[in-house]
Amino acid sequence: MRTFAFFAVKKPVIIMNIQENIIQGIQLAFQNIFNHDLSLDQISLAPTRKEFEGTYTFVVFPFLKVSRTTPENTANQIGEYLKENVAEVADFNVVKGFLNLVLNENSWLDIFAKIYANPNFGQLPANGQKVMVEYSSPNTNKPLHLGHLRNNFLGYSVAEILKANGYEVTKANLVNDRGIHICKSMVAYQRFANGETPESSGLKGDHLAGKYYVLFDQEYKKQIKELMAEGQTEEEAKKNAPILLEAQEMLRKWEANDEAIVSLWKQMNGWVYEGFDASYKRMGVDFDKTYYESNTYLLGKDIVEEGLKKEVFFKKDNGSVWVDLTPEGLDEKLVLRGDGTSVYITQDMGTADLKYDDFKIDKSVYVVGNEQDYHFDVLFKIMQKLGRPYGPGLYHLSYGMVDLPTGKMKSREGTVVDADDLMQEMVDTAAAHTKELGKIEGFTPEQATELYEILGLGALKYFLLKVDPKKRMLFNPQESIEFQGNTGPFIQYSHARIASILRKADQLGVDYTNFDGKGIEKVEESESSLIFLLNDFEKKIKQAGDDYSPSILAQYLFDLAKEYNRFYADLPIFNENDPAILAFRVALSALTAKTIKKGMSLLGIAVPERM
RNA sequence: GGUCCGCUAGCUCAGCUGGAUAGAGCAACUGCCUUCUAAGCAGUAGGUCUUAGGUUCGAAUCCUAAGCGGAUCACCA
Repeated sequence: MRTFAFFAVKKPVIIMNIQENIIQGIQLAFQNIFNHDLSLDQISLAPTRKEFEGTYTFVVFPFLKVSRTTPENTANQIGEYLKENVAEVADFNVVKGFLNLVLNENSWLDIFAKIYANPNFGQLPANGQKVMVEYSSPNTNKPLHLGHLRNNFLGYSVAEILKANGYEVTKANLVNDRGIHICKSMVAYQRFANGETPESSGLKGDHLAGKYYVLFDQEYKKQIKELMAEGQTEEEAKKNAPILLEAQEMLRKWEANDEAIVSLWKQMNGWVYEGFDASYKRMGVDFDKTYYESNTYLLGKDIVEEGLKKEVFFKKDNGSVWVDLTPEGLDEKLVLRGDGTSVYITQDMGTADLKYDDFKIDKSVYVVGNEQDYHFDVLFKIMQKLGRPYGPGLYHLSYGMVDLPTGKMKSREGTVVDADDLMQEMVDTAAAHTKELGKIEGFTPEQATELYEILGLGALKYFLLKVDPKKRMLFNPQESIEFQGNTGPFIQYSHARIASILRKADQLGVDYTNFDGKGIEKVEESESSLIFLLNDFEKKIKQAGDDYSPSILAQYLFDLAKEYNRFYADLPIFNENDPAILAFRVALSALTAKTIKKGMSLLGIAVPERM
């Protein structure tokens, strides 16, 4: 249902779609030549492979039953028809069952001129739908690490991509600020810190909390060893370690609103938030709404009641409440403990309702690692069974782990790549690299610093976003992230190159802003290839939105930058004598720069004017 | 063991709603800075698309099975 509405709104804006014109032409060709009605969605065009002449290729094999003749005949007849009746088709050639269509020069110029004149290129019109993207969702007992970077960059980018697709987007952060893990940091702080503060230690607040989380684990392990030496089994020792009991006691006190504990909790969380804010700022991500689990952890119990009434849930003898998802191919799953307390999914059910009550969202995206696939599978099935209006719009954007060559990252054991460290390292590398290339002449120190920041973070974000989110990825800290090839800086460089051209064009007084496609006789191959790609931009935005996949855009932007660099090496601009062609090439450059800038902004990556 | 995910060049990845001779980047090698930024461009070399069956005019892509790797299957979050 939603898809249809979406199309209806979207159609008028597609400025001119030659692809659709050709497809309609093919439909007519089948009616006229073979006396057969095909629906439009049965017909599809593919880009022609580089080694053949043409732009679009129509594969006729599937239609031989209709045409009742050889592939060559079928293709030739359709080709003739299109050449006669479709304005954009200048010529065609047939290779076996492949009909390659050559577009005429004017259609290239028309496409270009229309995109060029569109101030909203890259922004699809509002579709009237609201979506929430929940991402980041940190624990407040330790600093952010590499895995969080992937999460944050993904979440931010998907939110921006959905905006470009016409959604009204709310970015949400669900902060896990309570629970036993927080108490662990707090216990260790009480024991070992001697009142240390971020100010006194010079540590960022989140790193300070993380330090005590690690200390807790060290002490815990030590106590387990001691208990085992006294004859306890490992299992017993893990349960009986005094420091763990202390943390559990602290959690009970916290839940009972013990003044001293709550005040320590507030103090430490405050430090952590200051630290997170700094990290988020550097990452360039933000949120419209923050939920705290300390406020939401009791939610969901009324939903359990509702579910029991609706017989979606059932009660076992000990009073615990379950949902039976075996008909859906899952298991029975606990939704409320026998003692009436919540589990993870209880509170997630409550939060789902809360989000809907707050924002009346049509869709809700959860950016959470794939180790929680099962949890979200269960959660969504429950909400759908309960008949929630937003049920069909729930989506788990499940991404793979970022692995290190040494294995899985564990905060407790300190085997993590810290987010702040990594960002700093990337910026330092960018600085060293830029200086080595001698590219900072004429930069003030402030401008240089800004550039390093743009390049370092651009490299990092692109590195994490260019890979399909659902795939796990390997990060080797020894091999530094590249600045050449399929990288953020490569695309940023292409933009800076064009910016330089535009500065020069302005200096020379070239009028390219009003270019309308007139006065050009011939469109070169590297120009039409570029126009072809530019014409694809909105299609890629749509696809990236439908698939929740920034990697589609990343790949596209790399292709676009590469195509531009080919054009740049191929054809002169300011040495071109014909002023119309000169203006055309500057305009083409300007549109490419605009597209790169817009596309990169959807990845959360800034783009420099000079580098 | 059940369920889910992945496996494409030495490495990192595209391609997966079936279409032509499977593409990029890195690393290696060869050219190109007295024309607009060489973080670039052009080229060489590198592949039994994990394996075995199947579906069909056609399979990296769809189906089945196996292998390898990972995740998950808590009255943890």
